[in-house]
Amino acid sequence: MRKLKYAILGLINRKPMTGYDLMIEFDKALASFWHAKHSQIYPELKKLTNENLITYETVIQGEKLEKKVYTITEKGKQELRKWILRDEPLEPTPKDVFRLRAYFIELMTKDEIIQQFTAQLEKHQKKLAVLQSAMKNLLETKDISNVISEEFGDYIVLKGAIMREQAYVDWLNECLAAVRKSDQK
Amino acid sequence: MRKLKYAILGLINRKPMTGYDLMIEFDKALASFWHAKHSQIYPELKKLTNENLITYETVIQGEKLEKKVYTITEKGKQELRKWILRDEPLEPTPKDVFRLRAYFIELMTKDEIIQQFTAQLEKHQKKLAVLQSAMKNLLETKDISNVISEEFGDYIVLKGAIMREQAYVDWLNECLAAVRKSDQK
DNA sequence: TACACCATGTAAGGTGTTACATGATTTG
DNA sequence: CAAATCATGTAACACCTTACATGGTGTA
Repeated sequence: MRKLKYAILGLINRKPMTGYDLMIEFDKALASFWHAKHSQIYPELKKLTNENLITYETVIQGEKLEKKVYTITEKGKQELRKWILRDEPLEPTPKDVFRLRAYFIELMTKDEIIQQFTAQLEKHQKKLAVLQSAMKNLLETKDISNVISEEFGDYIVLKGAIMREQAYVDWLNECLAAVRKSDQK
Repeated sequence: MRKLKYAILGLINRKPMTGYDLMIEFDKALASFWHAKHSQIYPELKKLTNENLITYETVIQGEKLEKKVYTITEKGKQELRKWILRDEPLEPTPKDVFRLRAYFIELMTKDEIIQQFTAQLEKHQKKLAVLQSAMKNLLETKDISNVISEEFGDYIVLKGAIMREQAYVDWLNECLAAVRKSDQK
């Protein structure tokens, strides 16, 4: 519950940042397992401030543009640490619209099936390529020898994302092979 | 948008059923890629009825227990077929709380990391075993030689679920190996 | 006869998306 | 000087979960 709360606390714990910075982190570093729009982030920051888990300092950018740089409090650190050690039951499997379509395969002709799966395969291959190049970049620029480090956290989630995408691509390829092999028109 | 609508239409298209039957299907056959509670199903059935995509017939079970058996209409079939052929952009990657925790690995000690990942591994191994036994059962009882069939749909989504779980298990094992190998206390 | 399961619904509240709204700064 | 980006917020709505609420059927 209130998972966005911990995603934000964890990021601000790494280093102080603004709501806008958080938005960018969600789109970049966390994109392979989390996302949040600014319309959700700003109200949550207000909430966390009221709960004394974070505080902010107003900084002037340029002439008059105000931005709020948030920092985690001691109380926030304690809650974050408590959360990270919780052992919760497995979440329900995530929803997947393509798998839902695939399940109702009987509604398509063979040609339509091949077309649908091929289109999906291309999208996932592109995504996989992006992740692989991000990994190449990470390995070239960061030191992941220390397990208890932000860099190692970055590394394992990226590794996990690549393995997940690879499994998706493998699955689509297997489906396509099975469909193509069949004799039906 | 309104994905539950199509999940329900697809299931009722396979064969007429009640809201309760749908609930069971979501928990069993669709569990590896979709889920919905009865509190969401019943209002959606009402909505679909108002839109003339499904109709129902009241059937008496036993002495007086009434149940509503829903059937898809021609209009419903047309909408379902239109949906299945749509080519939509890839959905954002699903959220994953464990990956979020893993990302913030710097908040744990080495022992805590091993404990967290081992607990998660056990859960996913159990899930994988359940899926594998479901596959064994499916292959023994159903004919999947026809690609354009409900049975083949059942087969491919189960195959996909197994591959996804296997990838998760592999990832957790790799993380554990990397952590154990490290010299830090 | 108690318990598990069958069967259907509503209400309140939390989570998340899209759209509305505004304005400053930086870069080409 | 235009466009992209930085920066922050609210409103309406859709989606989903938890809890409330009720009653019948089958079986051990």
